[in-house]
Amino acid sequence: MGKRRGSGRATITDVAEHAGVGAITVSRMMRDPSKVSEKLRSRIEKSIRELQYIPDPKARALASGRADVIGVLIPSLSNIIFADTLRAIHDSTQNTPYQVLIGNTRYDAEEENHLLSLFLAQNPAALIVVGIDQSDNSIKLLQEANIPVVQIYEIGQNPIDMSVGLSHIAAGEAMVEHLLDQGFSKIGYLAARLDPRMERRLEAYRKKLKSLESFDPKRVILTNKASSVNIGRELMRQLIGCAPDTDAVICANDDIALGALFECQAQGISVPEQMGIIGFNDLEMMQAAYPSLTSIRTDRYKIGTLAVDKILQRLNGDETDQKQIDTGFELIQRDSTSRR
Amino acid sequence: MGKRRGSGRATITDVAEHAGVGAITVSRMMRDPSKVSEKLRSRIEKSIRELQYIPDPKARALASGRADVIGVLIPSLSNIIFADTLRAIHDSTQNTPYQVLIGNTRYDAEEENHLLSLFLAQNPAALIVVGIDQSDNSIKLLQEANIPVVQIYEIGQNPIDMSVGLSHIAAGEAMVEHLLDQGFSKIGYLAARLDPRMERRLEAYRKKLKSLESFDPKRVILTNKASSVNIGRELMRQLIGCAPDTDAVICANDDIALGALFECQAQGISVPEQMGIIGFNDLEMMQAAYPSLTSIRTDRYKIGTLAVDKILQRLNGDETDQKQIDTGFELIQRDSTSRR
DNA sequence: CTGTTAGCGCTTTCAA
DNA sequence: TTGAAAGCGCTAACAG
Repeated sequence: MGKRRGSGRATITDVAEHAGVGAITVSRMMRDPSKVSEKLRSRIEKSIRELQYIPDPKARALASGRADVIGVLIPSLSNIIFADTLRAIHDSTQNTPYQVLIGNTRYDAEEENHLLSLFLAQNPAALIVVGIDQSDNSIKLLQEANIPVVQIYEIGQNPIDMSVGLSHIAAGEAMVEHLLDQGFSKIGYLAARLDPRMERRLEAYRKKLKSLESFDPKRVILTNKASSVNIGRELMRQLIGCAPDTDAVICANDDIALGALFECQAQGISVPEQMGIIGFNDLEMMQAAYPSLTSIRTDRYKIGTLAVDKILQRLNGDETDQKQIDTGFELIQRDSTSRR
Repeated sequence: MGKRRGSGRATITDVAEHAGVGAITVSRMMRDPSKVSEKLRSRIEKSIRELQYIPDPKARALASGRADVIGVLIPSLSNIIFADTLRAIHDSTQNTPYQVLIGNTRYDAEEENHLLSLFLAQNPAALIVVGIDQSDNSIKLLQEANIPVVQIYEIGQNPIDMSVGLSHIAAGEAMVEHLLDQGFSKIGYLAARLDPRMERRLEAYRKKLKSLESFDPKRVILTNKASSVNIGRELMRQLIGCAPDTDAVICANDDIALGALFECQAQGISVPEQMGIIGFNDLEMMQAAYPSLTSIRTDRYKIGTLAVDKILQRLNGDETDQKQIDTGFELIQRDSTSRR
């Protein structure tokens, strides 16, 4: 018969004995002090302090059937965009019992599905996933999990549960409109490996220009390589080679926009006089660049904050009024597109 | 007497019954298939598949006393530097049973200590912490935990257990030497909020220049604000104001270096003719910049990979030969400091 | 190679 | 308001 010793750390039973109460009373006291009489409360508090008791979350989770864990599935760990949101999520869970568990899907639907299964095996309290293009399988898992789920960055037709983000179609249109407003007419598009949100912005650009009969496929430069500032330079170089009369470019993100700017500088092309440039995300560097770079500001921190807010609300039993939040976007006009 | 129903998902007992074996056999089979006979193995595998069984890590952790979790404490979630290493850590644990748990210390020793307690309450298999400046309290916790611990990014005198990183003093010296080699002599320093590693690089710069009697405190521009490209511009502007004869700057990181470059461009100061610029980390954009920016390359991905390697080794029982790994650094010379 | 039994640390259920 | 007993899903220990 197996006698096993614990980790050496104080357990709830140790605290209970030390305080001369039942273990369950200590348990109650940890979760809701108001359920324990004043007298016992202070005694237990003292014991906790003296024994340096820290509850074991996995034992709690096992016993209660729910873990104080919020799972977050993001497509990339080294993309500053997601990092901003992760930071918000961490910040917002700071004074809650919830722990954040991060999964890296690498933009791969199968990996997402796999991680989802693993996460669900831990009975997380809620899940946050990026985008609205989960596989059917993932959607099924998410629905059956019966916990709050937030899709972030993007809003669409049929949210699985809740969603917090923006319309990338509208953002794509806004970029084109801004350039047209500023008098640019031969507008190119630079993009590296596309994610669904980039695809939708690109598609909006295509549609818009086609409707104006000024779409020219020569001006769309794509690559399957991962996005980077260097790739931005490369794409700009190609564009200038293929379609030298292009007078402005929409970039899939700010890294590419910065690379485009550098390439223009290297080739002596003046921005915005000879070439307008607009990026997406409005990273901090866009303002610092010389000339400063126009971009679409997306509030990535807020997206994370709101996602957690919604989750906590639901976890507290408040039925949410609003299942979908449009965080919008703002076009920040700077020198790189200011012609008038 | 409490009758409770589980989460609805299949448990190990379900699988055992379905396969007509004992639960423990299923357990063994999951952890080491070679310990189970061929015959039962295939039967169990079938049951697992049919019931879609996924083991519950918290139950396993509770029963075995050790969680398949590697805790990682980093000072910032939105710093690309740490993101690169996190990615490496995630990648390296990909095909292992280990899960990565991230804690954000916000460069705060107390927060680090707090998170450490929380993490340790979960019996992690190993821990990774940043730097070598943990509080006494944290060091004690780390030592008593009796698990593999890796300090990363920096190597120093008394590693708690293992460490993987580089000497920031040597890096600081290398930066100064490079500039001197290139004929720069009035060398400034730009830095935002300092972390211990930046401090050591700055200190190395001070020492070096003092020994050459060419240290001038006017040329050291510091701020407590968080680092950013915009701050880089601001610092450069200040430096030019205070010490206009400065002919080169060492930047605490690449963001600041990029800002410094933009400020020079805005002021019509030619780089490197009138101003040399060197950054730290060698982010991808440094090569793309125009003119391209010299920087110190630190292999942040490798640091993460090696940290996990070391941990896995130890977890597999191999006693490590090497407790400290110097991942070194490489000065990547580019246009921004190339005078000869 | 396989199974039985006890128990990880906590919470639920039920009773006082 | 408090507690005793049972059990969450799994594995260690021991036995066969």
